[in-house]
Amino acid sequence: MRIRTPADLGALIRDSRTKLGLDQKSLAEKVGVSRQWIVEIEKGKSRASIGLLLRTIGALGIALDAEKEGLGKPKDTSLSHGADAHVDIDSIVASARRKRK
Amino acid sequence: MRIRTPADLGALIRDSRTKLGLDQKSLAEKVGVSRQWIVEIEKGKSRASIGLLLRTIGALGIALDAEKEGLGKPKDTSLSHGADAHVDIDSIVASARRKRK
DNA sequence: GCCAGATGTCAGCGATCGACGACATTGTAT
DNA sequence: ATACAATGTCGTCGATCGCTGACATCTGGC
Repeated sequence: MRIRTPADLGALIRDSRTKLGLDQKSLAEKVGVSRQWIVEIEKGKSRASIGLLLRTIGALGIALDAEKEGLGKPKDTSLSHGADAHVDIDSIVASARRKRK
Repeated sequence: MRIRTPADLGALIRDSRTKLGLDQKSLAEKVGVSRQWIVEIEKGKSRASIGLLLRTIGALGIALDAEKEGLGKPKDTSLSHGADAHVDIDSIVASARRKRK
C-alpha cells in the first residue's frame, strides 16, 4: 500500500489492527502509548510523532519501504531519474503550499 | 530501503537530498519548513511530525510503501500470519520499553 | 591558507503533543 | 430492548514542537 498522507497511515493502522482482532486498548498497551494516541493516529493526525508511528506499525507487523518514485525498473539511467525527481519536487511542493492556504 | 527507525528516515532524507544536489535551505524552501527542521529530521528526530515528514519525502521524490512483514507470498494462511504478527508484537514492544528506560 | 557556503547549535515563543482520567456515543451480542 | 464493550471526545498538565534569528563550526574550492 502506497503511503502519501497521514490519513493513509491512519487507515492502514486501523485496518491492520482490526484484522489482527485487536481493540485500541490492547494495541496501545502493546505499543506503549495511550489509547487516545491510537484514536488520533487512526484519524490521520498529521502532527503525531514519527517514533511512535514506527513503533505502532512495527507492533502491527507492518514493514515500511522507501524507494524512489517513478522507478518502474531499477535499471533506469541516473540522468533521466534525476530529471524525473526534479519535476516531482516542484509539483509536490506547489500542491503542499495550496493545502496550507 | 526498509524503514524501521527515525534514524533510517533521517539517513534516507539526507542521502536523497545530497544526491539531488540540494542543500538544506533549498529543500526546506521547497517543502515549506524551516531549515532547522531539515537539520533535525536528518539527525533522526523521533518526535518530528508525520505530516511534515511525508511532505519532505514527497518533495524528494520518495515513495513510501507499507506491507505486512514476513509475507514472502500473499498466499500465506491467515492463522499462521496472525501468529507471526503476534510474536513480532511482543518482542518489538519489549524492545521499545527498554529504550524508554 | 583563505573564505564563502553549508551545516550544526542555541534561545525564545506560541502552539501542540501525549498521557491521564472522565464522560459521551456507537456497536454488537443476546 | 438491554447490557456491555469499543470507540470518540474533552479538559488538564508538563514536555516538546517548529519557527525565527543568531552565532558556531565544518567543508571544499581556489
